[in-house]
Formats: sequence, C-alpha cells, structure tokens
Amino acid sequence: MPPKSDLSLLNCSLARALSCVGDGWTLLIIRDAFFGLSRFSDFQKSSGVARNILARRLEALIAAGILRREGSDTRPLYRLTEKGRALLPALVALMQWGDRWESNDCPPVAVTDAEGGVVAPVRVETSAGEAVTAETVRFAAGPGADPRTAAFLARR
Amino acid sequence: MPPKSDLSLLNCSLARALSCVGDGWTLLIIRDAFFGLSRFSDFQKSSGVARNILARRLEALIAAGILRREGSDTRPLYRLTEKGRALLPALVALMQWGDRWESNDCPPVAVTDAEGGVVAPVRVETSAGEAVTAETVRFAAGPGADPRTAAFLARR
DNA sequence: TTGGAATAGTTTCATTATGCAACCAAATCA
DNA sequence: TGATTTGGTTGCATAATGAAACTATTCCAA
Repeated sequence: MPPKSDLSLLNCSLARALSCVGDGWTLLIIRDAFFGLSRFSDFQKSSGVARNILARRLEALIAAGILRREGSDTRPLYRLTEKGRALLPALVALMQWGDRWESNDCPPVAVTDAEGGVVAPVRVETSAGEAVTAETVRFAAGPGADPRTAAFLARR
Repeated sequence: MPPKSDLSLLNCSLARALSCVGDGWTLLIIRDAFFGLSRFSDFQKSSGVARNILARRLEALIAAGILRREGSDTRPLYRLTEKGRALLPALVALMQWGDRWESNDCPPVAVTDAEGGVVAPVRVETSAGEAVTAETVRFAAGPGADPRTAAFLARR
C-alpha cells in the first residue's frame, strides 16, 4: 500500500476506503469478525497473520472506527462497529468474485441469511431497479468532486 | 500484503480474491480502467503510483487475467477482461462505503447507468429477494470447503 | 499457594516491498 | 534531424513485513 496520507488525500472514495481496508490482511480480519471471532489469538490462528502485524492492524482498524475494543483491558474483545458492519456488501461481492473466478465456482464458504436462504450474486442497480453492468456503467463528478477530479471525469 | 502464495493457498475465496486485488494500488488501477483509462502514463498520472510499481501491478493483473494487453507491443493498451469487469459490484460497494463513511456522504464520483440513472446502494440479498444484513448473515461450509475450513465454520 | 498453561501482546532482526530519481529505447512530432 | 512523448527499467534509500523469541497478566488446578 501507498503511504496512507497520499491515498486518503486523493479525492476518491475508493482510495479513502482502501486507505482503511486496502491491505491484504485487513479484509481477512474483518471477514473473521463477521464470522464471529473477537479474540486476538483467534484472529491470529484463523488468518495466520504474524502477531505483530495483527496487533498493528487491529490498532488501525480501531482508529478507523471499524472495530471496537470491548471487555477487559488485558484480554479485550474486538467487535465490528456499525461502520465495520457496513462493509458486508463489499466483502460478499469480493468473496463471490473469488468464488467465481478463483475457486472454480466451488465456494469454500456459503453465505446465507439466518434461515439458510442462499445469497444471490451482488449486483449493481439503479434506484429504479435496472441492472448496471460494466458495459453500461458511467462515472461523473459528484457533489464532493474537487475541480481536478471534475475536470478529469469531464474529459472522458 | 502477505506473500501471495500463502494467501492464495488459504481455503477462502476472499483470500484468493485479495491475492489478486488486495493491494492498495491494484483496485485504483482497476477503477481507472473502468473510467476508461488504458495507457501506462494515464494510469500513472491518475493514481500517482510510482512507475516501477505500476509496471509490476500491470504485469500481475495481466497474469491474473484481469487486464489484457492490446495494440502495439511498444505502446500497449491495458483493457479489462471479463474477469476484470466482474469486479464492478465489489468496486462500487467499496466506493459507496467510502462515500458514506469516509467522505461525509458527499461522493466525489457519481456512478450511473448509461442514461444517468443513479445507482442504488449495493445490497446483499437472498435469491428470494430478502435483504441480508450484518445481523442476519450466516456463514457455513460450502461445497469447496476443505475439512479444516468445514470444522472451523461448524464450530461457530 | 504454587506451578503450569493460555492470552495478549512487544521486541528484535533478517527479508522484502516501496518510492524516487535517473536512465534508456522506440516512436512521433516539428 | 533533433526534440518530445511514451513505456518502461535500474539502482538505491527507506519503510513494511514475517518469524521467532520474549514478557506480563490471568486463569486453572493440584
């Protein structure tokens, strides 16, 4: 990853998102938190990340407001905040892409709702419910665009 | 990022997905490809990534089948393959998360379809159309689960 | 109450990746 | 023909990572 300051200064939500979770281990830790893990050693065993790296990632995730430290100070629980839970669509979309393109359509993990109803492929659609594909998607300057971003997107 | 070999060996589609795109710059390059950029120097200017790093990332993305090299050998175009285009839902989901949680709900980039219809927030739903949230989502062993993964998921 | 194991880290150090700048070669422009 | 643009590569200093050893509490059990 680039130095965090650079990326988060770029006027792009994706860059800002990646400055929080754009690291190989971070999304795996968040996935484990969705799986229900909450202890340091469980995260460590599940993902195999080195302990010192895990400590730093947890610290960064707490600083970013994605995890919250709960319980005893010496043996804390790490739990997803609302901001962390809001990553579910991105996480599931990435898992599905991995299922389809890197696991031969043979998912190691099945995602369902509480009743066991299997999730459908995550899609992009308009508020009118029309599917948006790579062929039809368009990007334009949004309300938060700075002049440079606006100029760049207008040129396309 | 962890060494690519480790992550891609983990029996997890997310880990495998991240071994392709789980690097700070890679998704930005893919975003730029969705924006329509296709030249080395355009990617470089847009994201600000160092030229040597960009060269390596492009090579890795081609090796992963996400980009394809087209046109002249000395001045190639880099274009998304079908596999690359399939990343749209994950990309949009991450952008929307960044919009909501890191850009004060003021998106620098607006995503629309070809007619300008604004995209809705990407959601996870069952094939029956029921919304799946962080509170209701469940993870179970899938058809591709190895014994270790299955045991882990069963314990939860 | 004392010894052992588990938890949650921190520290150290070798290896690897990154970022910058300079350099190079082919193609294009003037 | 000479200058500029494009698409890289190379070398080097700096930063991040990974493995292993170490520390400090806490928990458990005899």
